[in-house]
Amino acid sequence: MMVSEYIHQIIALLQPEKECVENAFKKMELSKGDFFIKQGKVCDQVAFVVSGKLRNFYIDDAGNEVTCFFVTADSFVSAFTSFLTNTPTHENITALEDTVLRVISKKDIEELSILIPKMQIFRRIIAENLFIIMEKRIMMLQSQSAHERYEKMLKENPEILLSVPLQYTASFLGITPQHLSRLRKELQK
Amino acid sequence: MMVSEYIHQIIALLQPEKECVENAFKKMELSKGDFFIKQGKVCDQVAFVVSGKLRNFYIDDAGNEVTCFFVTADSFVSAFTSFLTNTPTHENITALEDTVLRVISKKDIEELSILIPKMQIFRRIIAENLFIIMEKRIMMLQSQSAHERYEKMLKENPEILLSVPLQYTASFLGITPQHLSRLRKELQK
DNA sequence: GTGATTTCTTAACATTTGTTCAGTGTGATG
DNA sequence: CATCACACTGAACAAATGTTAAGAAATCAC
Repeated sequence: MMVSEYIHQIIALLQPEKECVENAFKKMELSKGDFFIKQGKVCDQVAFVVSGKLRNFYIDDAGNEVTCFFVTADSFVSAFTSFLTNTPTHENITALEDTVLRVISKKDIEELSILIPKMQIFRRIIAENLFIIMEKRIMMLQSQSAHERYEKMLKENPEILLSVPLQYTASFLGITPQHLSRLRKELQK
Repeated sequence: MMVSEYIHQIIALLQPEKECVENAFKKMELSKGDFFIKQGKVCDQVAFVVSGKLRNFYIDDAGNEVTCFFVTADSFVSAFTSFLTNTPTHENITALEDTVLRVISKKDIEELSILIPKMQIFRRIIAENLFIIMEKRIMMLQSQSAHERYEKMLKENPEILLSVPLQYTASFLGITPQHLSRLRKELQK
């Protein structure tokens, strides 16, 4: 989907506004394995995923990769906390497959928001939607067992489960790959 | 703090705008144990906590209360997901002590946002800040042990730990009261 | 103040999850 | 083809956490 189309679905845009938006987002192509952002940098851009798939992960105190999110087409991706606070990020965002992005810098978002004031509403809605996703995830991690979390993911995001290495899914669920392997076997019965 | 003051700290308000904001938020007083919202209802208001303390919890599949958040003075409280999606909430929000709120309805927020367009920016920033808090919490739940989570809370929110019943803290950390009691004893050594 | 109720602690035991390590399969590369 | 690296599985054991039940401590209602 085009980024202006996506925004238009949320806040109606006039044709010249659509063009203005399309010009503000620059095309970026990532090959499988390429990084959108690496830990230690300040993330000053946000991207709309046109096609492909990415993974957001960080390295915990024990040195393990912990997957925070998978990001698929028609959604926004960024190290948002770094982006919003201008502090170096702990997150890495990498392409799980060849991926096409439309990228906009913080500066350009601000300029676009002056040109098109209702972009403020759009930005608010995006932030609110991210919040809703986060809250769901917290409830899952806080009150469900690993087994329940896996079954829920199997039901709600089978396409991710099937397309990414098991170890990524494991850390996303907050468990070790060995334990996920065990849960899978139990579930086969 | 007055709610207009709080907002003013984030987006500068003119004196008449401050008054406009103060009028839009209605005073509400809760006694200890009173509910701001109960599960099953659609939450159509947001409150600024002037003084007091609240707890946000839901009942999980096993029938246990699970504490999602503690909310203290000078922050906003609501069943945000319900508020944003107009769906019945699973959350309960209750006063842990006598509490003074300034409450605004969804309708009034929209009207206020038309009168004072920069309220859109404020609303976005609030949503973004909630997102940042959520993300931190996810990382904690996903990659740290109960012991580490407790120590972190002890360091960062001792005032909450000391003022709420242990069982609330336990479910907030994602563990049983018995296990928290055990962790505490270990830490005393 | 007294009894009743709730909250907290403790301990034994059960379950879940992590750790270590060995093995198996698979795909890439020379 | 041989080999290497990597992802996944499996099993034995260890550590973390849950469950149950009982008693101690704190709080509440009268």
